[in-house]
Amino acid sequence: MAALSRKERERLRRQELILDVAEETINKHGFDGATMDEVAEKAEVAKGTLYIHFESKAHIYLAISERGSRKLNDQMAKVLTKDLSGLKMVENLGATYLNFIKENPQYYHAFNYYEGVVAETKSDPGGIMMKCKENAKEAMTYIVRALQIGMQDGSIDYSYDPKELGLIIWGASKGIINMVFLKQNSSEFELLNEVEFDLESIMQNFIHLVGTGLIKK
Amino acid sequence: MAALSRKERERLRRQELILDVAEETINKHGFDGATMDEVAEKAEVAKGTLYIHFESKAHIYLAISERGSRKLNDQMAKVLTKDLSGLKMVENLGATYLNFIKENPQYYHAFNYYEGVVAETKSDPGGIMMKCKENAKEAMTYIVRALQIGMQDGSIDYSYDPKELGLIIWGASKGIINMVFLKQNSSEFELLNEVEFDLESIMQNFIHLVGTGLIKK
DNA sequence: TTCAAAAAATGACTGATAGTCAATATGGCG
DNA sequence: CGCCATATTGACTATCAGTCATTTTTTGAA
Repeated sequence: MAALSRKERERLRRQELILDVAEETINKHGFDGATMDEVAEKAEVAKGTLYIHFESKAHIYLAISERGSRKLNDQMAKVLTKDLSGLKMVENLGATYLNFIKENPQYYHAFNYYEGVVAETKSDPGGIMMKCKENAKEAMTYIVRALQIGMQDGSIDYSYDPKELGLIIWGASKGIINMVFLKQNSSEFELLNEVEFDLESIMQNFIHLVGTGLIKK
Repeated sequence: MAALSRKERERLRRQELILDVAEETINKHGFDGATMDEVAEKAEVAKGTLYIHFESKAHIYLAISERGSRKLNDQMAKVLTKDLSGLKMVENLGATYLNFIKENPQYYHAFNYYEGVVAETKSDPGGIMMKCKENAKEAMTYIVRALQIGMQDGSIDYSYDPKELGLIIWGASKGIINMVFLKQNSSEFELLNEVEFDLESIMQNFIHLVGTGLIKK
């Protein structure tokens, strides 16, 4: 890949700076509560400069989602290089996602924002929506590959279609994690108020459930 | 329950009318694209009247979410009265949810909106947030009750904690459905572009998966 | 080194829209 | 019938995303 000119590097550096500041501001105030005036002030640029580098406020948030999904994918890729059974790989990928959003709740929210707007977005200046889609696709590819490895090494039932199973496992994991996040981040939102749930143990039970099944033995 | 005065009935009727119009407008344009000016015009009231009946635009959307979750709960309650095994009840509840959001995509979006704001909402004028929470709790109660029935009639493994299992089943179902909705409603968002997924068959596979397990027999 | 063109940056300004409020209209009760 | 409470109105305000004419900076050729 040809080296970028100094000017191009400067431009990208400026964009990363703006994203850093925007990420902090949105993490602190929420997307609606964060203003472009505040982002500009903290980035020490004029507000018009934000629009030189990004199409819109929404575009900035999608760029944040993209960088989060890229970081997540990097961590998921590492799991695939480990010497593990397919089943263990799938478990590890789930744990990787869980740890990632625990450590980076700002990306969790940005992912949700992306999912909320992706269906209704018609145009895609700068291709940021396309990059987000590619990152989502790549994450799914890691899941499917781990399932295929498991089907080959005998740790996973190969009567399932790996792609469909991948969608089920990935979707189910995200749904459960989302539900527990709702519970934890809403002091009054006690779905089942007698028992304190730990997400780790819930995911363990989910893994156990899909591993061995629900029907009584 | 004491009969409401005619004035009180009139007030509630006016509120339902506004919600009907707001629901249509938001369904057509999305939450951000729908304006209070348009809602007022279509409801044939002045804009100030909307704020007599509702705290804010967000409050209206939460009221829409509440009415959707109330309708869903009514349908879920009916499942619990059927003469079915616990396992079949759980399957039926899942199918009920799936059919409900297929027929009422506007409520699907309203539920997502509610989930997105519930964690950061501090005050709750009119108690609409509380009502939404109660409805969510009630839905969970139906799931847990069906699981308990299944554990009693032998159709479900009783080594699981029914409340935790309820969270897993409900969260997983919503996550999978969400993922398939993303796929279907985004013409370019082809997660796995070779295979066309049908949500019905995916849910069937999910049910089969949690029923019999993933580990190779 | 200078100059012209391109690129980047600026921040006052515009437009859109949620939400407000003083004035008016309507309803209910004594 | 009159007074008070309640409901309604729609012009107006406040906020904030996004724009744009102008200025500054950077780049490259002569």
